[in-house]
Amino acid sequence: MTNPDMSGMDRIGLMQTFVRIVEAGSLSAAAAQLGTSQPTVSRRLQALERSLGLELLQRSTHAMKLTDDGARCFAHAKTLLESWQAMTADLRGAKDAPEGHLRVLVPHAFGQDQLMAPLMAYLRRYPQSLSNGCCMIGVPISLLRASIAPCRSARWTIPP
Amino acid sequence: MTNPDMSGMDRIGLMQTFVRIVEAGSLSAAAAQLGTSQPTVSRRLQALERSLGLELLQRSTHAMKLTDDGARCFAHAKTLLESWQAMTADLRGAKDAPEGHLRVLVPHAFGQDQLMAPLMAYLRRYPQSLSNGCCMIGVPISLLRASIAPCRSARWTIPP
DNA sequence: TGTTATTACGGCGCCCGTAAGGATT
DNA sequence: AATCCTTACGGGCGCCGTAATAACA
Repeated sequence: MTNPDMSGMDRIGLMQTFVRIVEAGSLSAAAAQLGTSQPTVSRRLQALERSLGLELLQRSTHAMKLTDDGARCFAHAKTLLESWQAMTADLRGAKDAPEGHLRVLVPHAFGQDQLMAPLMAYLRRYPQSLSNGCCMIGVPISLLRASIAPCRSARWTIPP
Repeated sequence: MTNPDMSGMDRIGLMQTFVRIVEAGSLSAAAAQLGTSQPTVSRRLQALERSLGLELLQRSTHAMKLTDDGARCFAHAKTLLESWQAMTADLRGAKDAPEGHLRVLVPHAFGQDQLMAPLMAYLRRYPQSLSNGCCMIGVPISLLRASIAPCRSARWTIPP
Protein backbone atom coordinates (compact mmCIF):
# COMPACT_ATOMS: atom_id res chain seq x y z
CA MET A 1 0.00 0.00 0.00
CA THR A 2 2.69 2.45 -0.98
CA ASN A 3 3.93 3.86 -4.23
CA PRO A 4 2.65 2.76 -7.66
CA ASP A 5 6.20 3.04 -8.94
CA MET A 6 7.45 6.48 -8.58
CA SER A 7 10.22 4.38 -7.09
CA GLY A 8 11.17 6.39 -4.02
CA MET A 9 10.15 10.00 -3.85
CA ASP A 10 12.79 12.44 -5.02
CA ARG A 11 13.33 15.73 -6.80
CA ILE A 12 12.12 14.26 -10.08
CA GLY A 13 9.08 12.80 -8.38
CA LEU A 14 8.46 16.16 -6.76
CA MET A 15 8.38 17.84 -10.12
CA GLN A 16 6.20 15.10 -11.56
CA THR A 17 3.78 15.76 -8.75
CA PHE A 18 3.97 19.50 -9.31
CA VAL A 19 3.23 19.16 -13.03
CA ARG A 20 0.33 16.88 -12.23
CA ILE A 21 -1.04 19.39 -9.76
CA VAL A 22 -0.92 22.20 -12.30
CA GLU A 23 -2.45 20.11 -15.06
CA ALA A 24 -5.09 18.65 -12.79
CA GLY A 25 -6.06 22.03 -11.39
CA SER A 26 -6.14 21.04 -7.74
CA LEU A 27 -4.21 19.05 -5.16
CA SER A 28 -7.02 16.58 -4.57
CA ALA A 29 -7.45 15.87 -8.28
CA ALA A 30 -3.71 15.34 -8.55
CA ALA A 31 -3.84 13.02 -5.56
CA ALA A 32 -6.60 10.98 -7.16
CA GLN A 33 -4.74 10.77 -10.47
CA LEU A 34 -1.53 9.79 -8.74
CA GLY A 35 -3.29 7.18 -6.63
CA THR A 36 -2.11 8.76 -3.41
CA SER A 37 -3.50 10.90 -0.62
CA GLN A 38 -4.10 14.63 -0.45
CA PRO A 39 -1.68 15.20 2.41
CA THR A 40 1.08 13.52 0.45
CA VAL A 41 0.55 15.82 -2.52
CA SER A 42 0.41 18.84 -0.21
CA ARG A 43 3.63 17.83 1.51
CA ARG A 44 5.40 17.21 -1.79
CA LEU A 45 4.45 20.63 -3.06
CA GLN A 46 5.63 22.22 0.16
CA ALA A 47 8.88 20.29 -0.07
CA LEU A 48 9.48 21.47 -3.62
CA GLU A 49 8.72 25.06 -2.69
CA ARG A 50 10.98 24.83 0.33
CA SER A 51 13.82 23.26 -1.60
CA LEU A 52 13.60 25.98 -4.26
CA GLY A 53 13.05 28.69 -1.70
CA LEU A 54 10.06 30.25 -3.41
CA GLU A 55 6.29 30.08 -3.64
CA LEU A 56 5.10 28.15 -6.68
CA LEU A 57 1.36 28.56 -6.42
CA GLN A 58 -0.86 30.59 -4.18
CA ARG A 59 -3.62 28.40 -2.84
CA SER A 60 -6.68 29.46 -0.95
CA THR A 61 -9.28 26.93 0.04
CA HIS A 62 -11.19 26.98 -3.24
CA ALA A 63 -8.84 28.43 -5.78
CA MET A 64 -5.32 27.97 -7.11
CA LYS A 65 -3.13 30.27 -9.12
CA LEU A 66 0.35 29.81 -10.51
CA THR A 67 2.91 32.25 -9.24
CA ASP A 68 5.15 33.88 -11.78
CA ASP A 69 7.95 31.70 -10.48
CA GLY A 70 5.57 28.77 -10.61
CA ALA A 71 4.95 29.29 -14.31
CA ARG A 72 8.66 29.34 -15.06
CA CYS A 73 9.14 26.31 -12.86
CA PHE A 74 6.37 24.51 -14.71
CA ALA A 75 7.99 25.14 -18.08
CA HIS A 76 11.37 23.98 -16.81
CA ALA A 77 9.82 20.96 -15.18
CA LYS A 78 8.15 19.90 -18.40
CA THR A 79 11.39 20.00 -20.36
CA LEU A 80 13.27 18.28 -17.59
CA LEU A 81 10.75 15.47 -17.27
CA GLU A 82 10.83 15.16 -21.02
CA SER A 83 14.61 14.70 -20.82
CA TRP A 84 14.12 12.12 -18.09
CA GLN A 85 11.60 10.14 -20.09
CA ALA A 86 13.80 10.35 -23.17
CA MET A 87 16.60 8.91 -21.10
CA THR A 88 14.67 5.97 -19.70
CA ALA A 89 13.04 5.35 -23.06
CA ASP A 90 16.42 5.17 -24.73
CA LEU A 91 18.04 3.05 -22.05
CA ARG A 92 15.26 0.57 -21.54
CA GLY A 93 14.75 0.46 -25.29
CA ALA A 94 11.31 -0.08 -26.68
CA LYS A 95 11.40 -3.57 -25.23
CA ASP A 96 9.55 -2.56 -22.11
CA ALA A 97 6.49 -0.44 -22.72
CA PRO A 98 4.78 0.75 -25.89
CA GLU A 99 5.10 4.39 -26.81
CA GLY A 100 3.40 6.98 -28.98
CA HIS A 101 -0.24 7.73 -29.64
CA LEU A 102 -3.02 5.23 -29.30
CA ARG A 103 -5.98 5.84 -31.56
CA VAL A 104 -9.17 3.86 -31.37
CA LEU A 105 -12.05 3.77 -33.85
CA VAL A 106 -15.19 2.31 -32.37
CA PRO A 107 -18.98 2.83 -32.23
CA HIS A 108 -20.14 4.82 -29.24
CA ALA A 109 -22.27 2.21 -27.49
CA PHE A 110 -19.68 -0.46 -28.21
CA GLY A 111 -17.07 1.63 -26.52
CA GLN A 112 -19.05 1.81 -23.32
CA ASP A 113 -18.92 -1.94 -22.85
CA GLN A 114 -16.04 -3.27 -24.85
CA LEU A 115 -13.56 -0.43 -24.88
CA MET A 116 -13.44 0.81 -21.33
CA ALA A 117 -12.44 -2.50 -19.74
CA PRO A 118 -9.40 -3.15 -21.96
CA LEU A 119 -8.52 0.53 -21.80
CA MET A 120 -8.54 0.48 -18.02
CA ALA A 121 -6.48 -2.71 -18.08
CA TYR A 122 -4.03 -1.07 -20.45
CA LEU A 123 -3.70 2.04 -18.30
CA ARG A 124 -3.31 -0.09 -15.20
CA ARG A 125 -0.58 -2.03 -17.00
CA TYR A 126 1.24 1.08 -18.23
CA PRO A 127 0.44 3.88 -15.76
CA GLN A 128 3.11 6.14 -17.20
CA SER A 129 0.80 6.64 -20.15
CA LEU A 130 -0.98 9.05 -17.86
CA SER A 131 2.10 11.06 -17.05
CA ASN A 132 2.18 12.37 -20.61
CA GLY A 133 -1.32 13.56 -20.11
CA CYS A 134 -4.18 11.50 -21.45
CA CYS A 135 -7.63 12.42 -22.59
CA MET A 136 -10.56 11.08 -24.56
CA ILE A 137 -12.06 13.15 -27.30
CA GLY A 138 -15.70 12.58 -28.08
CA VAL A 139 -16.58 12.92 -31.77
CA PRO A 140 -20.03 12.87 -33.46
CA ILE A 141 -21.20 9.31 -33.80
CA SER A 142 -21.41 9.69 -37.55
CA LEU A 143 -17.64 9.58 -37.53
CA LEU A 144 -17.66 6.60 -35.18
CA ARG A 145 -14.41 7.64 -33.64
CA ALA A 146 -13.02 7.81 -30.17
CA SER A 147 -9.50 9.11 -29.90
CA ILE A 148 -6.93 8.66 -27.22
CA ALA A 149 -4.02 11.02 -27.47
CA PRO A 150 -1.79 13.22 -25.30
CA CYS A 151 -3.28 16.51 -24.20
CA ARG A 152 -3.49 18.66 -21.10
CA SER A 153 -6.03 19.35 -18.38
CA ALA A 154 -7.45 15.85 -18.47
CA ARG A 155 -8.60 14.15 -15.31
CA TRP A 156 -8.17 10.43 -15.29
CA THR A 157 -8.14 7.97 -12.50
CA ILE A 158 -7.61 4.25 -12.71
CA PRO A 159 -10.21 2.43 -10.64
CA PRO A 160 -8.77 -0.54 -8.70
CA MET B 1 27.20 14.38 9.88
CA THR B 2 25.18 13.70 6.78
CA ASN B 3 24.86 15.24 3.36
CA PRO B 4 26.66 18.44 2.28
CA ASP B 5 23.60 19.51 0.33
CA MET B 6 22.60 16.93 -2.09
CA SER B 7 19.41 17.50 -0.17
CA GLY B 8 18.06 13.97 0.20
CA MET B 9 19.34 11.34 -2.14
CA ASP B 10 17.19 10.83 -5.20
CA ARG B 11 17.26 9.98 -8.88
CA ILE B 12 18.95 13.29 -9.71
CA GLY B 13 21.49 12.77 -6.94
CA LEU B 14 22.09 9.26 -8.24
CA MET B 15 22.91 10.61 -11.65
CA GLN B 16 25.09 13.33 -10.19
CA THR B 17 26.99 10.62 -8.37
CA PHE B 18 27.22 8.52 -11.53
CA VAL B 19 28.60 11.43 -13.56
CA ARG B 20 31.09 12.15 -10.82
CA ILE B 21 32.21 8.54 -10.79
CA VAL B 22 32.80 8.51 -14.53
CA GLU B 23 34.61 11.84 -14.53
CA ALA B 24 36.67 10.96 -11.48
CA GLY B 25 37.65 7.57 -12.85
CA SER B 26 36.98 5.55 -9.73
CA LEU B 27 34.47 5.15 -6.95
CA SER B 28 36.88 6.20 -4.22
CA ALA B 29 37.92 9.36 -6.08
CA ALA B 30 34.27 10.23 -6.55
CA ALA B 31 33.65 9.57 -2.86
CA ALA B 32 36.46 11.92 -1.91
CA GLN B 33 35.23 14.63 -4.25
CA LEU B 34 31.68 14.27 -3.00
CA GLY B 35 32.81 14.34 0.60
CA THR B 36 31.22 10.98 1.33
CA SER B 37 32.28 7.39 1.83
CA GLN B 38 33.15 4.69 -0.67
CA PRO B 39 30.29 2.39 0.38
CA THR B 40 27.82 5.20 -0.20
CA VAL B 41 29.04 5.76 -3.73
CA SER B 42 29.02 2.03 -4.39
CA ARG B 43 25.47 1.71 -3.11
CA ARG B 44 24.28 4.68 -5.16
CA LEU B 45 25.73 3.22 -8.32
CA GLN B 46 24.11 -0.12 -7.56
CA ALA B 47 20.81 1.64 -6.91
CA LEU B 48 20.96 3.47 -10.23
CA GLU B 49 21.83 0.29 -12.10
CA ARG B 50 19.06 -1.58 -10.35
CA SER B 51 16.50 1.14 -11.03
CA LEU B 52 17.41 1.20 -14.70
CA GLY B 53 17.69 -2.54 -14.90
CA LEU B 54 21.07 -2.60 -16.61
CA GLU B 55 24.80 -2.61 -15.93
CA LEU B 56 26.35 0.83 -16.32
CA LEU B 57 30.00 0.06 -15.76
CA GLN B 58 31.98 -3.10 -15.33
CA ARG B 59 34.26 -2.77 -12.35
CA SER B 60 36.99 -5.07 -11.24
CA THR B 61 39.15 -4.19 -8.26
CA HIS B 62 41.61 -2.01 -10.14
CA ALA B 63 39.87 -1.00 -13.34
CA MET B 64 36.64 0.50 -14.53
CA LYS B 65 35.04 0.57 -17.95
CA LEU B 66 31.84 2.15 -19.16
CA THR B 67 29.32 -0.24 -20.58
CA ASP B 68 27.72 0.67 -23.88
CA ASP B 69 24.56 1.43 -21.96
CA GLY B 70 26.65 3.32 -19.45
CA ALA B 71 28.01 5.61 -22.14
CA ARG B 72 24.51 6.43 -23.39
CA CYS B 73 23.38 6.92 -19.82
CA PHE B 74 26.28 9.26 -19.17
CA ALA B 75 25.39 11.44 -22.14
CA HIS B 76 21.75 11.57 -21.10
CA ALA B 77 22.70 12.30 -17.53
CA LYS B 78 24.86 15.23 -18.54
CA THR B 79 22.08 16.88 -20.51
CA LEU B 80 19.57 16.17 -17.79
CA LEU B 81 21.73 17.63 -15.05
CA GLU B 82 22.35 20.59 -17.28
CA SER B 83 18.60 21.08 -17.53
CA TRP B 84 18.33 20.78 -13.77
CA GLN B 85 20.99 23.37 -13.14
CA ALA B 86 19.48 25.67 -15.75
CA MET B 87 16.20 25.36 -13.89
CA THR B 88 17.56 26.16 -10.46
CA ALA B 89 19.73 28.93 -11.88
CA ASP B 90 16.74 30.52 -13.51
CA LEU B 91 14.42 30.12 -10.54
CA ARG B 92 16.79 31.23 -7.84
CA GLY B 93 17.90 34.01 -10.14
CA ALA B 94 21.27 35.55 -9.58
CA LYS B 95 20.01 36.85 -6.27
CA ASP B 96 21.08 33.82 -4.35
CA ALA B 97 24.50 32.54 -5.25
CA PRO B 98 27.18 33.89 -7.54
CA GLU B 99 28.00 31.91 -10.64
CA GLY B 100 30.83 31.55 -13.10
CA HIS B 101 34.58 31.35 -12.62
CA LEU B 102 36.38 32.92 -9.73
CA ARG B 103 39.93 33.94 -10.43
CA VAL B 104 42.28 35.16 -7.76
CA LEU B 105 45.64 36.85 -8.19
CA VAL B 106 47.77 36.89 -5.04
CA PRO B 107 51.35 36.38 -3.86
CA HIS B 108 51.99 32.87 -2.68
CA ALA B 109 52.74 33.54 0.98
CA PHE B 110 49.94 36.03 1.19
CA GLY B 111 47.54 33.40 -0.05
CA GLN B 112 48.47 31.04 2.75
CA ASP B 113 47.23 33.43 5.39
CA GLN B 114 44.83 35.82 3.77
CA LEU B 115 43.29 33.79 0.99
CA MET B 116 42.51 30.43 2.51
CA ALA B 117 40.25 31.70 5.27
CA PRO B 118 37.94 33.78 3.06
CA LEU B 119 38.03 31.00 0.47
CA MET B 120 36.93 28.44 3.01
CA ALA B 121 34.22 30.81 4.21
CA TYR B 122 33.11 31.30 0.64
CA LEU B 123 32.96 27.58 -0.06
CA ARG B 124 31.15 26.98 3.20
CA ARG B 125 28.67 29.67 2.19
CA TYR B 126 28.15 28.31 -1.32
CA PRO B 127 28.89 24.59 -1.20
CA GLN B 128 27.38 24.03 -4.64
CA SER B 129 30.49 25.64 -6.06
CA LEU B 130 32.05 22.26 -5.42
CA SER B 131 29.43 20.33 -7.35
CA ASN B 132 30.68 21.84 -10.58
CA GLY B 133 34.13 20.59 -9.80
CA CYS B 134 36.66 22.86 -8.17
CA CYS B 135 40.40 22.88 -8.11
CA MET B 136 43.33 25.10 -7.33
CA ILE B 137 46.08 25.47 -9.85
CA GLY B 138 49.51 26.28 -8.59
CA VAL B 139 51.54 28.55 -10.85
CA PRO B 140 55.22 29.61 -10.65
CA ILE B 141 55.61 32.40 -8.17
CA SER B 142 57.01 34.63 -10.86
CA LEU B 143 53.49 34.84 -12.22
CA LEU B 144 52.09 35.46 -8.75
CA ARG B 145 48.90 33.74 -9.68
CA ALA B 146 46.62 31.29 -8.00
CA SER B 147 43.59 30.31 -10.01
CA ILE B 148 40.30 28.90 -8.90
CA ALA B 149 38.28 27.53 -11.73
CA PRO B 150 36.17 24.49 -12.65
CA CYS B 151 38.16 21.44 -13.58
CA ARG B 152 38.13 17.71 -13.03
CA SER B 153 39.69 15.28 -10.65
CA ALA B 154 40.08 17.78 -7.83
CA ARG B 155 39.69 16.73 -4.21
CA TRP B 156 38.28 19.40 -1.95
CA THR B 157 36.69 19.19 1.41
CA ILE B 158 35.38 21.99 3.58
CA PRO B 159 36.71 21.73 7.13
CA PRO B 160 34.08 22.55 9.76
C1' DT C 1 51.14 -4.37 1.66
C1' DG C 2 48.36 -0.81 0.04
C1' DT C 3 44.50 0.38 -2.64
C1' DT C 4 40.12 -0.83 -4.39
C1' DA C 5 35.18 -2.41 -4.25
C1' DT C 6 31.58 -4.83 -1.73
C1' DT C 7 28.73 -6.66 2.25
C1' DA C 8 27.21 -6.39 7.43
C1' DC C 9 25.22 -3.67 10.89
C1' DG C 10 23.07 -0.37 13.86
C1' DG C 11 20.94 4.27 13.77
C1' DC C 12 18.85 8.37 12.26
C1' DG C 13 15.70 10.62 9.25
C1' DC C 14 12.35 11.03 5.53
C1' DC C 15 8.02 9.84 3.62
C1' DC C 16 3.68 7.87 3.82
C1' DG C 17 -1.33 6.98 5.21
C1' DT C 18 -4.93 7.77 8.58
C1' DA C 19 -7.14 11.02 11.35
C1' DA C 20 -8.30 15.52 13.02
C1' DG C 21 -8.59 20.69 12.39
C1' DG C 22 -9.77 25.23 9.76
C1' DA C 23 -11.46 27.71 6.04
C1' DT C 24 -14.43 28.83 2.28
C1' DT C 25 -18.59 28.27 -0.76
C1' DA D 1 -23.19 20.59 4.60
C1' DA D 2 -19.60 19.79 1.43
C1' DT D 3 -15.14 20.31 -0.31
C1' DC D 4 -10.50 21.54 -0.07
C1' DC D 5 -6.00 22.18 2.13
C1' DT D 6 -3.12 21.69 6.11
C1' DT D 7 -1.09 19.79 10.53
C1' DA D 8 -0.51 15.84 13.99
C1' DC D 9 0.89 11.24 14.81
C1' DG D 10 2.86 6.69 14.57
C1' DG D 11 5.19 3.34 11.58
C1' DG D 12 8.01 1.58 8.02
C1' DC D 13 11.57 1.82 4.60
C1' DG D 14 15.92 3.88 2.91
C1' DC D 15 20.26 5.93 3.29
C1' DC D 16 24.34 6.76 5.71
C1' DG D 17 28.87 5.98 8.19
C1' DT D 18 31.89 2.65 10.47
C1' DA D 19 33.83 -1.68 10.35
C1' DA D 20 34.91 -5.99 8.40
C1' DT D 21 35.71 -9.00 4.06
C1' DA D 22 37.71 -9.99 -0.53
C1' DA D 23 40.32 -9.21 -4.67
C1' DC D 24 44.02 -7.31 -7.26
C1' DA D 25 48.84 -4.87 -8.02
